[in-house]
Amino acid sequence: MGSINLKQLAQELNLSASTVSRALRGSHEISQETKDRVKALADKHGFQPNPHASSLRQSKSNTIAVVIPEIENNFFSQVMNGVEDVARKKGYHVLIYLTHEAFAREKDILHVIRNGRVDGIMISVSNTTTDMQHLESIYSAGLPLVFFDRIVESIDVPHVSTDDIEASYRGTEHLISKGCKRIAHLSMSGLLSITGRRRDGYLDALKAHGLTPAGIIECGTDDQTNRIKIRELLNGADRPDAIFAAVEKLAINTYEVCREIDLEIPGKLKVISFSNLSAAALFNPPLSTIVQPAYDIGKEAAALLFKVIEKKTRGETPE
Amino acid sequence: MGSINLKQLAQELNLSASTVSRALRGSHEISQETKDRVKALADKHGFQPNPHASSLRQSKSNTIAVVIPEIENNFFSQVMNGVEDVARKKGYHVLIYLTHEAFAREKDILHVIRNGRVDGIMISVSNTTTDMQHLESIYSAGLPLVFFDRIVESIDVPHVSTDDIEASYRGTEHLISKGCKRIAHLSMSGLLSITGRRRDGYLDALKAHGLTPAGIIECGTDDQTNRIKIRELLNGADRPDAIFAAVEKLAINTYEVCREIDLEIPGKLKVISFSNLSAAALFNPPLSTIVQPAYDIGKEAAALLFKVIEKKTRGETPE
DNA sequence: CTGTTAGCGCCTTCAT
DNA sequence: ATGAAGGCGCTAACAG
Repeated sequence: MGSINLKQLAQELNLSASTVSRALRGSHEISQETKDRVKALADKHGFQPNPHASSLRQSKSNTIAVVIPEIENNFFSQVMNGVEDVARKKGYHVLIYLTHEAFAREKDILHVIRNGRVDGIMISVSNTTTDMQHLESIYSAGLPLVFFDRIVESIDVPHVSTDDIEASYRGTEHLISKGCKRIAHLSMSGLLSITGRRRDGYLDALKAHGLTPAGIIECGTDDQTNRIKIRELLNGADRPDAIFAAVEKLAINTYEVCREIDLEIPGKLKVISFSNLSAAALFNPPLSTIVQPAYDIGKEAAALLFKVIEKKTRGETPE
Repeated sequence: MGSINLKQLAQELNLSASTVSRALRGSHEISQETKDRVKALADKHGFQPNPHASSLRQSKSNTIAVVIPEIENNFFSQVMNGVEDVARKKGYHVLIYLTHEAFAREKDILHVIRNGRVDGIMISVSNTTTDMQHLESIYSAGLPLVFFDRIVESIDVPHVSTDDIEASYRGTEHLISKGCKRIAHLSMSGLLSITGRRRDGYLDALKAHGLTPAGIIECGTDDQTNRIKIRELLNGADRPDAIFAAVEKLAINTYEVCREIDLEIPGKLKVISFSNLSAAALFNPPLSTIVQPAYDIGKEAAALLFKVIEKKTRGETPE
């Protein structure tokens, strides 16, 4: 009972399969009466056309892929939320892939979704990605691609990102305005442009106020290691009086270390961070955050992707 | 260049399509030499069989769906993480669908993924779901289904959940052991068994210690409304001295209200909650949490689903 | 407005 | 160990 198909439906109605197919998709060249009859019976059977057959025939999957480093992170989960909303409205399905910041995994994923499984890809690149071949290959295959947040500047595809330099500049200036003089920066490892941009904003702000960096620490995915590095920084001579963290988890690592070594925030150390943690205000003390409009970024990136998909579907000889 | 297919590959090799197909999937009846030749050329072209064609042919999508209320919630994002790990190892793809706790949306989603798009479904039911017809219909269509966390007891499918009664009991007892006498409970709205079970654990603990409920407040999805209800509770006569929140967001709402009405936690009010927020320890004051092993729940539920899928693929006449 | 025919790309008999 | 043929379910092109 689960699976009736178009042909059977057509037989039951004494119609041809094509008429039924057209009727279900609301074609203009089918009489209203027939449409109604068809839809009634289809509903009764809970009929849905087999998606693989129809994708095969149309070379269209009605599916997009979202490739992100991790999902256990408010920024990315809010993005997903935005993407899903837009996709749903478009009648699209969303495949989710997590790279865990691993280049090899990212490559695998992109390889596996190349062949028609999806109509387009949204990606926020892993921070261990150095070689962009896998992305260029998607691009040159003509598969719609959109970057968000962690973009690759060398590849000319649409992208959505916030002005990280500006945001970092302001975040750093906020610390300066509170009287901080020795401001350190905790940055993501890797060569992503976003990492550089956040650092640049920080450096620009320092320079503009005649200050010099009190340390720039490259952190990675492992909390343990990060905490060790942060502890060294905070236990060293000339302890910073402020920290500007490029990503949420580094701010959390900082809080943890401060609790451990009993360093008072914000008395002895002020902390600001990029973060989309809604509960940041409930921290002890409240964490100052640079919040990105993640939900909107997701929506916008998805909308952008659909624009590319639709353009491609309409025109363009891809040869 | 993006899309070469099996037939072209075969031509280029002077082999038949079937041989190539078999070679690529490592069939035993193909000579090693041929396999090597085929794989070499396939790699060179970055060839991947068209998934729609092969899904159509095999009636197998190599895809599962995860249907959850929301993703912006550490519990569910950790679950997703576990699911994705298991799926990836199995070579499966993961479709994500968000219900936003809306019954109509849940129904739509399940309807849309019924017809072969996925080989199985994992779901944590929305709290506005009352009628289970849409789930029963999936079940009786023979589409593998697994519940996790928010299960439906009336439908006999595998599920993964923690012992909510026990956990609630202990959480409540924790408050009692701190000397609390007037403990209120913030619960999710709806008729989900999990809601009842968390309440029951709370009630059991009170009874065991000769206490009576200081209020059971049904909360919903809207933060604003929740805060109003909580404020009323905390401003009323006979203010509770503790709150046991059934879900994370209600604990956060409670903290927000306390900050607003300047009620000191934990001095005047103790709070404990189900929560997977890793930063809960950094709250002011630290939030006592009942943490569920969300990542493992995801892994386990996925493993369970694959078990059902594999069993179905092997045997069973589904008529 | 409706029907007939053909084929999307793959995999699976059934031959050889 | 390999090839030929057919069909999964659908939709698009071409009648009529």
